[in-house]
Order: sequence, then C-alpha cells, then structure tokens
Amino acid sequence: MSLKHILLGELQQPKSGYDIKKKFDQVFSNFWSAELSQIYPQLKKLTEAKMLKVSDAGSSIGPSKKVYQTTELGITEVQKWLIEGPQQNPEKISYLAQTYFLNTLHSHQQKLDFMIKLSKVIEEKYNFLNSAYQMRKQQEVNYPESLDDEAFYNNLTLLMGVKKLKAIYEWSLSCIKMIEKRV
Amino acid sequence: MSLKHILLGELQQPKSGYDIKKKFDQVFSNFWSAELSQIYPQLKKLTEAKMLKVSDAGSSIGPSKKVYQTTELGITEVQKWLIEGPQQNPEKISYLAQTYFLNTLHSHQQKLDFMIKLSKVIEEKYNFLNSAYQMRKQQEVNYPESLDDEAFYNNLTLLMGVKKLKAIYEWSLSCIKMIEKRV
DNA sequence: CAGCCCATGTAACGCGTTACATGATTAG
DNA sequence: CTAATCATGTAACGCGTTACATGGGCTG
Repeated sequence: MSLKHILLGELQQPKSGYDIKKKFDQVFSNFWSAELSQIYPQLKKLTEAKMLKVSDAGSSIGPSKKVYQTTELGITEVQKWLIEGPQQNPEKISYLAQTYFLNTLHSHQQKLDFMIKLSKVIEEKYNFLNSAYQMRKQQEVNYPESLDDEAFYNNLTLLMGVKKLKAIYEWSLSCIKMIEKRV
Repeated sequence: MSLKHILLGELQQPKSGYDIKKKFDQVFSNFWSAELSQIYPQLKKLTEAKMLKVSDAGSSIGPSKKVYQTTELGITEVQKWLIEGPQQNPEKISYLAQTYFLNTLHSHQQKLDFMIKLSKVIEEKYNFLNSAYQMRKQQEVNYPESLDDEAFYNNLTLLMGVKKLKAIYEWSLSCIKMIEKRV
C-alpha cells in the first residue's frame, strides 16, 4: 500500500504524473518503482478521495499538463502512515533464489559465470548510487549537518543504498573466490 | 516469474505444497515469500505443463497428501532460468519510502521514534539470520569447504542476508545518531 | 471436547506489468 | 521529415494477499 503514500508524500510539491514517473526512475528507484499506467489511475483515485487537488496547467508550451498537489487531508494520511511505524514488506530477490538453486547447473564453470555476471551487475548499481552520493556530499560544506530537514531525510535513503550495495558487492566478490576454490 | 522456478528448483526433492510453504517461511524468507493460496494453483499449473509429477501419498497417517516432484522437463526449465543470468527485480522497501518522507512529521521526537523502531526491527531480523548462520558454521569442521554443492550454494544466500542486514543495522544506528544531533 | 497443527483448495479483490491508443513538440 | 521526448490515458492479463470453506489427527 505504499504507492499511494509515496504519491501523497511527493506531491506536497506540485507536479504532473509524468514528472512523478521521472522521480521514480531517477530518485526512488533505490526503494520503489512504478509505471505510468499505474500512476495515472492512482492520481485520479486520490483526487476523488480529496487527498489531491488538480489544476490544468496546459496552454503556453508543450502538451496540456495536469498538475497535482496534496491537500491537508492527504498530508494527514502521510503522517498517519509514518506514525504507524516502519512497514515491513517481504523481500523478493530473484537473483538470490537463483543462487540458492545454482547447483542445478552441473558445470562448475557455469556456476562461476553466473556469480561473475551477478557481481558485475551489483558493481554497476553500486557505482551509480555511490557517485550520486559523493556528488551530494561534496556540494555541501558541512555535510550532513548543513542540509535542511527535507534534504537530510532524502539523503538517508541514498546512504542506505550505498552501504547496502557495498556489502552486497563485497559478498559477491567473496562468493567468486569461494566458488573458484571448489574446482 | 520466480515462484514457478523456485517450486521447480525445490521439488527436485519431492514434497507437498504444505511442506513447501514451511520452507518459504523458514528458509526462503530471506529472498522470497508465498502464500498457500498461491502455491497450490501453481503446482497444478506446473503439473499440467508436465514440469511436475504428482503422487498421492495419503493413507497411513495424517490427512491425504499430494507429493510433487520435478520432471526432467522441469529441471531443464530451471537450468534455462539460471543460464539466462541474474534476474533483477525492482526493490520495494516501504520503510525507506517512509524514511524519505519523514520530514512530513513536524515533531523531531516523532522522527527519532520512527528511526529507533526501525533500528529494532532490523536488529531482530539480523539476530535471527545471524544465529541461523552461526549454527551452520559451527556444525561443520571445515566450513565452507566441507559442504556439498547443494548446501554450499544454499549457504551463500544466508551469508548474503547476514552481511546485508549487518550493513543496514549499522546504517540505522548511524541514522539515530545523526538525527539526535539535529535538535 | 477445545484448540492447534496438518492438509488442500476456491473466491474476491487489489497491485503491477505489458501492450495499445493518441497526439503535441522538439532536435537532428 | 523522422525520431525522440513530452504527456495522458485504457485494456488485458498475471501476480499476490486476505478471507472463506472443509476436514482429519493430536494434545491437553
């Protein structure tokens, strides 16, 4: 049930469905994803529930745009969600399921290949997130104390991604070494 | 599309739907979850697709039981899945979404409370996984070299869980410290 | 005999993805 | 003029959860 709350949270600063999608791809990807075909109907639903308000900002340049903004009722809903405490959702990690059943492949080389590929995939993700994090860090003189509240909490999620991916990347490297020893 | 492959992978050793559910709860929870209402129809579907075979092992004691086992066709399917390389599925982590929008709460104490609760939740998960891991480690004289292939790859997933949760737990502790400084 | 675990399933509903449909603007 | 990006939406389908329905066996 988090898409609803993410939309309400993000639309405290008004934007369109299309803008939100970009935010999902560029910023939220660390902890959530959604398609436009899921976003638009949700926006409609939340508007009907009076948690969002719309204004048509078409006309001037570009195609007509619907700009949404969270209402007081919507903000209350976000606060409820936060006060209820941390939501735990079951993790689904396909590549770990694959690792679990890796011995179904009979060739030692194929098992090793899988882990090498996995390691590269994780390395890329790590590099991507880490460079985003380092950039932020260097822009601030007195990081993280100098950040305002909003940027500070945004940043904690980025920091988590970096630390988690670092641990997973190191795990994948140790896996490769262990598998290599098992010839 | 992983439930299918997890069932096919796990049923290389024959068991019932109910047995599989226990495995999900006790072992796979680290990387996947599923309800019985999802498992039973999948087993039926995979049996129709000739990737599983059933035998009624009712009679003797307890209620009648259907025991499923992966066929050659099913094993080939698992191998295909593994050879295609690591599957990346988008992560959805509700509590990180909540962290991102934590500044929607105006009270500093409420923000801190959220992070303290989160830290406790993560600590519990970490302790649970880590004790499972330590037990395994101590049972083996020459860990992990002494493990057979199946146990070895099973174990890599456990190891990943431990390392990841350790990193996340440390992150949550550092978050508490940083938030405390921001009074 | 009450409550729990074993054991299998169906139904309703919501979440999420892929594909389809439409049309404007902008950059090469 | 063509391709990409901007912009909004619907339809079909599959995945996943919660609730419901049924019944046997075991333990206190």
